[in-house]
Amino acid sequence: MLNLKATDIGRGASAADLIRDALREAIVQGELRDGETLRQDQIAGLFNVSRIPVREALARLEAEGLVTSHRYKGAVVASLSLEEIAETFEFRALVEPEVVRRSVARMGADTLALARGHCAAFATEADPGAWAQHNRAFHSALYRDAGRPYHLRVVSDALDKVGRYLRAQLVLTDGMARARREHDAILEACAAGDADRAAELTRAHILGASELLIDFLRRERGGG
Amino acid sequence: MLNLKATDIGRGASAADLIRDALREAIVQGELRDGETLRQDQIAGLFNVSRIPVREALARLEAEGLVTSHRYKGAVVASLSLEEIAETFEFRALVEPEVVRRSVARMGADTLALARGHCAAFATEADPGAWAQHNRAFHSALYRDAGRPYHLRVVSDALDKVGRYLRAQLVLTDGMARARREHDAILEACAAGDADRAAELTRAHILGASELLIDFLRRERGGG
DNA sequence: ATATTGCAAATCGGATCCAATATGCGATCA
DNA sequence: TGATCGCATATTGGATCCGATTTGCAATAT
Repeated sequence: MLNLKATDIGRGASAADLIRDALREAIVQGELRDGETLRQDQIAGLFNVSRIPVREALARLEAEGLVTSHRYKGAVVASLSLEEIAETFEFRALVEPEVVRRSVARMGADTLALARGHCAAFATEADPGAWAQHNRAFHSALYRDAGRPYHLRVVSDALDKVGRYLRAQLVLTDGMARARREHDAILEACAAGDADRAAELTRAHILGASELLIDFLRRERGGG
Repeated sequence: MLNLKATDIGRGASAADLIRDALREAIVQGELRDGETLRQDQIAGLFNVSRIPVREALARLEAEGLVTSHRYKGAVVASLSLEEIAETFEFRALVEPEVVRRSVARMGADTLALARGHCAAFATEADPGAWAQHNRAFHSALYRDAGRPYHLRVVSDALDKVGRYLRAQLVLTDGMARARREHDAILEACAAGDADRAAELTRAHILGASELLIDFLRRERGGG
C-alpha cells in the first residue's frame, strides 16, 4: 500500500488567494494606512503576476469590508468613522461574550494552557509591534472550543475591520496595563469554569477598550 | 445655478456587481439548488459578457459564504449542514433582538406604518413564492431605525446564508400560521414601544422557526 | 472481465490586449 | 490675471487568448 505524506496540491492557494491574504494582513496590521489607494499595477508588480488575480483579491476584500472601491477610480483601504468603529466594538461586545460562554463549558486543559501561554506572551512582550498578535491569539484561544465556526468567522471579520485601530489603542494609549489585568481576570474565570463571569469580563474588556480608543481617536482626529 | 436630478453615473454598477447581485438573488431565492455547480462560461453567456466579471462576482460571493469554490473544479452553491444552519439561526437569535431593541426606541410612525404594510402583505399573500420576500421586508422594516449599519449588514449576510432554507420552512412546514401570529405580536410590541418585549419575541420567533426547520430537514435529509 | 493507462474534451487560472473613464497640465480666452 | 477648455497620460473594466488541471471514456494489458 502507498504511504506518502501527500499534500493536496490542488487545494493549494491560488495567486488570488495569496494576494488577498497578504493584503488583508497588511491592512489589519496597519502597514497600509487608512484611505491609502491600492493600485492594481503596483500590487501585481509586487507579486509578479498580472492584474487579474489582484482584481479578484480586491473583490474579495471589498466583500469583507476592508476595502472600498469606486468605479474607474480604484480601491482604497476602507477608513472607518468613529461611529463605525464604536459600532463594531459594540457588535463584538454582543457576540464574543456568548462565544466564550460556550467555550468555557467545553474547554480542555490543552486550550487553557494555550491561552495561558498567549496571555503570558502578551504580558511580557517588549515589542509593541507584536502586542496585537498576542492579544488576538489569546482571545482566539479562548474562543476555539466553542464549536461555533460561523460565530468565529463573524467575530474574525469584525476584528479584521478594527484591527489597526486596536493596535493603535494598545500602543498609543496606556491600554496595555489595563489589558494585562483584564486578560488575567478572564483567564482566571475560564480556569475556574465560571462561564458567566468570563462572558461578563469579556464584555467589559471590549467595551473598555472601545472607550479608550474612541476617546483617543476623538482627540487625534481633532473632531468634536 | 444648475439644478438637475443628477444621478452619479460613475457609481453605476459594474458588470461584476450586477452578476453578483443576480447570482446572490438566485441563490437566496433557492432558484439555484444546493450544491449546484456554477459554470463560468454558462453564466458569462447568460449576461453576454466574458468570464472575467463572472469570476470577480464569484470571488465576492465566496467571501460572503454563499459559494464555495475548489481550484480547477469550479464553484458550487454552498450547502450548509444541519449544524451550520442551526448555528446561523442561533447567531440571528443573538443579534436581531438587540437590533430591534434599539430600533423600537427610535421608531418613527412612518417605519411603523411600513412594517404594518409588510406584515399585512405577508399575512395575506397567496403565492408561497412571495412569502419569503414579505417576511424579510417586514423584519427589515423593524430593524431600519436602529442606526446600526454594521449589525444590519451582518444580519443580512446571515439571512442570505439561510434564505433558501427559510423559504422551505415557510412553504413546506406549516410555519405560516405561526409566523403570522408571531409577527402580529412583535408588531404590537413595537407599536407599544416595548423594546424588551419586541426583542424577546423576536428571539423566540427566530428560535421557533429554527426548530421547525431543523426538524423538517432532519426528516427530509433522512439523517438521524 | 477487470483494472490500468492514455488521450481528448471541458473547464479553470492567469496573461495580454483593447476600450472606457478619470485626472492633471498646458493652451486659450475674457 | 484667472477661469475654462482640451488633450495627454494614468488607471480601471472587460475581452480574448493561452497554459494548466480535471474528468470521462476508450484502448489495452493482464
